[in-house]
Amino acid sequence: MLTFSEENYLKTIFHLEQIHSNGVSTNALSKEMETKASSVTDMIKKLSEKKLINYKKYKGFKLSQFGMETAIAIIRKHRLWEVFLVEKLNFSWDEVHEVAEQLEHIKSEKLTNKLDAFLAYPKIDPHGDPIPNKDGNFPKISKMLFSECQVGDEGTFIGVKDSSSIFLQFLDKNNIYLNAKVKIIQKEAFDLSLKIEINNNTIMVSHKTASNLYLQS
Amino acid sequence: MLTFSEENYLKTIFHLEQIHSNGVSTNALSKEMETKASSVTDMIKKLSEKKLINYKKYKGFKLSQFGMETAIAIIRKHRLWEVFLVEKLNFSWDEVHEVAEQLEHIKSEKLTNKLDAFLAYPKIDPHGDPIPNKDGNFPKISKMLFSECQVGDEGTFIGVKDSSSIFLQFLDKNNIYLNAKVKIIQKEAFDLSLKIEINNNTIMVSHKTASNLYLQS
DNA sequence: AATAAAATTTAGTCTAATCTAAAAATATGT
DNA sequence: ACATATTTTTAGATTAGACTAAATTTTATT
Ligand SMILES: [Mn+2]
Ligand SMILES: [Mn+2]
Ligand SMILES: [Mn+2]
Ligand SMILES: [Mn+2]
Repeated sequence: MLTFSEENYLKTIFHLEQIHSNGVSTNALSKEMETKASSVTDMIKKLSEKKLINYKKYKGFKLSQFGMETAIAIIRKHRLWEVFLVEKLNFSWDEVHEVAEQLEHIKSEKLTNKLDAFLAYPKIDPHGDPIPNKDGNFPKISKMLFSECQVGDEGTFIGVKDSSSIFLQFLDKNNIYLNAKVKIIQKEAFDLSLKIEINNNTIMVSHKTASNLYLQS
Repeated sequence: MLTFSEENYLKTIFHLEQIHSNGVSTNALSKEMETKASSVTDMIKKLSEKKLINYKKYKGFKLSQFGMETAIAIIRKHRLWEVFLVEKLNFSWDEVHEVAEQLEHIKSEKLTNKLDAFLAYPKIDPHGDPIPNKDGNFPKISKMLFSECQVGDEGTFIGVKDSSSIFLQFLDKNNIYLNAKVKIIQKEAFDLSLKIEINNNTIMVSHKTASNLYLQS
């Protein structure tokens, strides 16, 4: 049985592997977990002991098949609970992440699968992230950050990179909603800000904002 | 912020105070928590430090007002989650306690209150126990163990004392359901077993069983 | 009231998860 | 290539929650 801490490390390693596909470093993980590198080394040894990761001293680490499955199971729970909170309990999308951080650690496969059924097997969470099914499979959604788009690109706003409350509330305030139709109108060379057309409104978004919004074309 | 362990102690102290209304002893708590007395002493000191209980060395302890409110809030969550699992996710009444033991520790008042609303403010949990409202109030249900009844007593089976899976499954198997109409037909002096009429069936129940079933007359 | 028994507390150990400071290994720049 | 910087690991400390064994306090019995 894994501890909450072990589960949180696994989840974070999983996310880091999406970016650093050739293995994760101690420092990268310590930064993401907001702990000291020495604490990471300790935990890494435990996870390695438990066959959840493959680790060679000084050489970084990667999730094992078992570690991968475990991480995905936690992410599945996190996202299903987020859907529950929004769809059934009327939470707003900026309030759910924190609570889901707790709920993701509840240990009952039966609960997870019954919750999945109760929610009618949702495919994406309130922030546009895909929800793994019972077997751990989920589609890789092809998407692109607004900041990486070219002028003239168009498509649908399908997800956020940053799920923090402050960012999501900022989007609400500016009427930037999931599934809105978007077109990149103009890009300022000076500050990389974008002029976009979203739901027939033309607005400016900063580079920082644009690099946290995903477009699907 | 309380740890899971502190919360579990508080809850257990609360339950013990229902029986030992003049204060709880270290040994009684250690027995109930399935820990050693010395571990209880350690925890008691922490809870006392945090003003959750009133404690005098060697003299036992009692929940403070604050400790009482905290304990009731945890019990509220436990029972609400049990209702959710049975009513919404189709768990059976013998499967929910274990999962609720985990869910009761989720920290979000908003979640608790929204869950309460979603469930339409239930008054009792799947085992017949009352659910405290947002302010911590709940009715003291007048009830009596079958084993304490006299021949001729009648009423409704409204709750169980033991919520263990094994006991609840045993009740299911013998068609003993919550809210059944019950009449005590006969009591054997030899082994204190009872002959009862329940839903127009006449069955025998052992003293052990009878001392885990509550009747409301 | 003295002694024996039971209950409770204290002292010291262990594990998990964190930290700081120091040492060791690896990577980088000229 | 070698000195320096960076990264990673090790060593030692701390806190929470458990344990065992021993000491202390309270309760019960003669
Ligand atoms: Mn989230
Ligand atoms: Mn988490
Ligand atoms: Mn229960
Ligand atoms: Mn619990």
